[in-house]
Amino acid sequence: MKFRRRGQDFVFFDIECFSLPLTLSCGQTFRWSRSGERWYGVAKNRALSVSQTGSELVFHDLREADLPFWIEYFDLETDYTHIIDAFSPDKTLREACNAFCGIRILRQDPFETLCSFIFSSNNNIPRIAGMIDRLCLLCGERVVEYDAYAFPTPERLAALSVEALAPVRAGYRAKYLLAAANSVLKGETDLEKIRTLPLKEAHAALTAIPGVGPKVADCVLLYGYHRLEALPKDVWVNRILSETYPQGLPACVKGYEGIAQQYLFHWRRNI
DNA sequence: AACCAGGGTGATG
DNA sequence: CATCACCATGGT
Repeated sequence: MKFRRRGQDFVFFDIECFSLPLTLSCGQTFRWSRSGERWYGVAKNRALSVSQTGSELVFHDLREADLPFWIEYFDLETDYTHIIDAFSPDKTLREACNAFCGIRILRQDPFETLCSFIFSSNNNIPRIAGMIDRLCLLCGERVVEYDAYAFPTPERLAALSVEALAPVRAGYRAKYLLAAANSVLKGETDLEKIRTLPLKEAHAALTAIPGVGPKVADCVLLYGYHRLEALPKDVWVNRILSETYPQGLPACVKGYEGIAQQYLFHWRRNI
């Protein structure tokens, strides 16, 4: 990973297997918006403007102290070429990789990911993003020096009632959101401990949260904990599994089922 | 106007 | 355990 400073920007060169638009609009995160070539987003208590042209990825107007945070967030130190090479024995995966290998699995905050995917049930991406925007505006902390709001903490969320959440227009999901926030706040759910648990135990700990079923639990493991072996099974992935992989995914994806899932999901949807 | 959207829950066979 | 209505809301 090579980069250098250019004015107030940090520029990365020769990043393989990375597409900013694919990574930010593939449905793993809901907090980025595009304006021209630039994407604006928030993670934790930080905001960023980022763009990609040709082989250059540019973090704009960035304090150097925040650089490691965003390098980690965008998963720039993981070798995706290596992973994709391993997928190559499978014909379908080769096609899917060819089109969608620019998707990286972001390293997002577990609590934000949990809440975001509680919102995702029987829902579509634009509306999930709208709900999260309104939630952050309603009760998120203002991001210093930016016109942006952080994702609310469990404390701030748990202080609200279903009625108070009405402006978010989350529908029946509002009560699940509050139950999840309370579960974390009361210590019934230990989000840091889940990070260290074996996959099945972590999955069980997540599905114990109201509003969290198997699919949402796998999304939180993959997008919030970077557990690349987690395999969220939505309607599209189930379609591929029954059509192309009735015996399950091939052995070459072992350990990276979540990444294969991303490529196959978008490939199958774009048929 | 009816149907869909990267599901979960609770109640039934 | 498989299936099903229902859950709010917005977009088409």
